[in-house]
Amino acid sequence: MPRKPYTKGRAAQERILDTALKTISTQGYGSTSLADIAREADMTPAGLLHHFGSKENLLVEILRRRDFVDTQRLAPLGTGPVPSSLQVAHHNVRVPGLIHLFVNVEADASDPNHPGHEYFRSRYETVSNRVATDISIRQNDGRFDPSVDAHQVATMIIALLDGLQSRWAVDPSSVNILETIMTFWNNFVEEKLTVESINAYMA
Amino acid sequence: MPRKPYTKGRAAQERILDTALKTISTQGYGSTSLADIAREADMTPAGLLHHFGSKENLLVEILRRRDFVDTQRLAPLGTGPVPSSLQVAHHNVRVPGLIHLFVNVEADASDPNHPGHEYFRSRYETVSNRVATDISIRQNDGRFDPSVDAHQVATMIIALLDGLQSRWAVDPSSVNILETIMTFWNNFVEEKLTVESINAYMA
DNA sequence: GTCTATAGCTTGATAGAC
DNA sequence: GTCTATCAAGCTATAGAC
Repeated sequence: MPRKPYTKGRAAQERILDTALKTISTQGYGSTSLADIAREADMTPAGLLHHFGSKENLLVEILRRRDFVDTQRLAPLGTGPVPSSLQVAHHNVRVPGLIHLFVNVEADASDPNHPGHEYFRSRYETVSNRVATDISIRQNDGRFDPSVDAHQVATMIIALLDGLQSRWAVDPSSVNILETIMTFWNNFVEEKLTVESINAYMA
Repeated sequence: MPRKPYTKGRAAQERILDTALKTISTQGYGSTSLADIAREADMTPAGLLHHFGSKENLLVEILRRRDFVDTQRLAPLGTGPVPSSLQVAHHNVRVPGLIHLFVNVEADASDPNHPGHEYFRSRYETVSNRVATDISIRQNDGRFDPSVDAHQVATMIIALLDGLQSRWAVDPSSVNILETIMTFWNNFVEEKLTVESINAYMA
């Protein structure tokens, strides 16, 4: 069962997604047109649209793929000293343009007609469940304050990360994303994390 | 010292800002063009631009004015059972379209060239200081856990509110903004809040 | 000071050829 | 699968009327 054309198509699309993120990182989100991305990818605007249908959809696909790759990278839930939420935070600030892209597309996706609307809706649910599960396992092992509701805390961590990223996008110097979430997390555990311990673990 | 023309100009601008927010609430943020707002305000697009210079700036002005009015409404810092942050949260969810507008403009304002960039930068600082002061006063009065850093907690509350609003904009049914922040707040105080007590206080 | 009319320019999107 | 050509829509700047 040969699927050469499919594979070729996928490879082309991934190449385009990488190029697009890189272009946005360089030029900034608001200043990057479809034509700019196309030029960087050695194509015409119409060529891009053949693959992704619309610019909005292209941007959503960048985030979707990112999510997929990142999820693969995560340590198994409930293991290790660093929770999944902090692993993600640690990683996001190291990919230029990613947070800007995320914040902007998320805002646009509040429109029910936006191609990313459903994606973000289910993403919140998925991520929330992942963090809550991470916490639950630790609670059962006696490594996390058992008196709190895991889903409540998960909702807070997600919102915290999201809100910190919005602020960071406007003024990176005004807030330390990793440290703030870490401080929050440390309220519930005995094995206190430090920025150094996280960096060492993630290296 | 007569300033009739000035007053007249201000009144016209405030009328336009109200109309704009109402139009965005009805049509949705992404689907509202400058021409739409102008039509609702019985003007031409160029008429609007005479007052506000650009569409982006018009939207920022809506938020700026909202901030001003809301700040007037707040109880003095450190007084009453309900902190300023929860008063704001309580109010925001009751103004249709406001959160959608805020989330979208905030995302756009991450571009340093956006007319709202400086506004959001200083807004984070101002609001953060306000919340931190609110907490500090309560700490001195023995009504708030003295072992935590007021600025750290303030940063968390701001980010929490911001992140919850982003999620709420996409899927209002997936999260309860007021309740989540309240639960967070209750971790630090003896006089526990309930949704009912907040509603009663805000009535 | 307030607003209109007009025109220009950018952008995302489409149709159809190769 | 990619291109050329073209379209429609949106924001903005200018000039000038009231």
